[in-house]
Amino acid sequence: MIEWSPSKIKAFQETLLAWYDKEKRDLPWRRDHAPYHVWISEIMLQQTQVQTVIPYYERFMAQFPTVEALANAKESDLMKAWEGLGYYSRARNLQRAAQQLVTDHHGVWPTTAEGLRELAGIGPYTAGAIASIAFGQPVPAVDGNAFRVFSRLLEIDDDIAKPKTRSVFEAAIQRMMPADRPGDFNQAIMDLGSSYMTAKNPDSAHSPVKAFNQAYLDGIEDQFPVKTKKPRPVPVDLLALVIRRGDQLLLLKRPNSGLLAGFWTFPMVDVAELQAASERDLVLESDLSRALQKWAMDEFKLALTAIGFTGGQQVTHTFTHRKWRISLVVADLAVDADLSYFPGQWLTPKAVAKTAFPKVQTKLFDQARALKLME
DNA sequence: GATACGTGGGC
DNA sequence: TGCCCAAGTAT
Repeated sequence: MIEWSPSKIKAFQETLLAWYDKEKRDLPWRRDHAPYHVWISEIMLQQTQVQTVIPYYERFMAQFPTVEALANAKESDLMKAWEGLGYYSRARNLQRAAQQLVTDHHGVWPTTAEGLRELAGIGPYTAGAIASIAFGQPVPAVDGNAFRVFSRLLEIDDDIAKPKTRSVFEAAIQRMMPADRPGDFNQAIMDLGSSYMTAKNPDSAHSPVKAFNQAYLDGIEDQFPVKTKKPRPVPVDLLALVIRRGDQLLLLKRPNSGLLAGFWTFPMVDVAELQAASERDLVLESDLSRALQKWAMDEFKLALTAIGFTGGQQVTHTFTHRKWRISLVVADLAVDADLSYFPGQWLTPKAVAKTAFPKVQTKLFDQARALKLME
């Protein structure tokens, strides 16, 4: 990496902030610098594009306008508000932090990055963002944009996928923070990273800071940032059970930790586990049907009158680290089945709209409707 | 320090 | 499709 002189740093600050003053994006969370507004927007924006966040942010603020409202919200309402945004622990941590603010801090915000880090869901980036934007603290906010922008400006070739690299960038950026406008500086870097200095197809030739972009000037911009690749999602084959009782469907609550924690979905069976548990490979549908029936009997202590493949296309859903390939299987319950040990809940068609579901479950609902398994 | 954790968009 | 990316954090 290269070093900049104090005069060059000063020139960069002035160029960047002049551009920001003229071209900054008009975003809903930029109407003021209220810590609550900055905070909610920053959490929503984690790993999520601005265009996606805007409508969620507007609805969220209308529904939960204050820290107190958020702290006292029903979890089901909160999850419904967050439905579709992903990384749902963000929403749960949001409420925990709101409760921390109310109970531990008597409603008074910590104003330093270190203090903000104590709140649930606030890591080094978000702490820096809130401290600088809401409280004027001269601290860096190192997100993907900052990694990308400064790796090119300074030709920093440390691997940004490695946690310890963060400190390299924080140290470099700390030296450049303007004492008077740290929040605008950090936000200007983000705007720069999402306009001229994008990950793909950057337009550095027209960038307001092209004269400071060492990698561009050297014709090696495409080499920055350095980032090791992540492994591809692992395929997992699953069966989703559409267990019916009249017009109602059985849903199970997923564990409170792990993937899609706490959400209600169709009962899911891992095919590999099912096969491992059976005496031999399940090749014929009749074999699978018997195995499933045994599984259902064992797990639910319920009598099933029928169980079998539905025939439709597989539903696929890809997460960051898993690729689910799901086949629907239908089962109709005996009308006099004993439900006393039932580990789930029956969902009426009407209730579907009021409950928060993860995307994969809405895909399963769609497929079930297409197969005439439900309304 | 590596891995888990959602979803949508671009090519 | 598959792969990468998008204002990261928790464990």
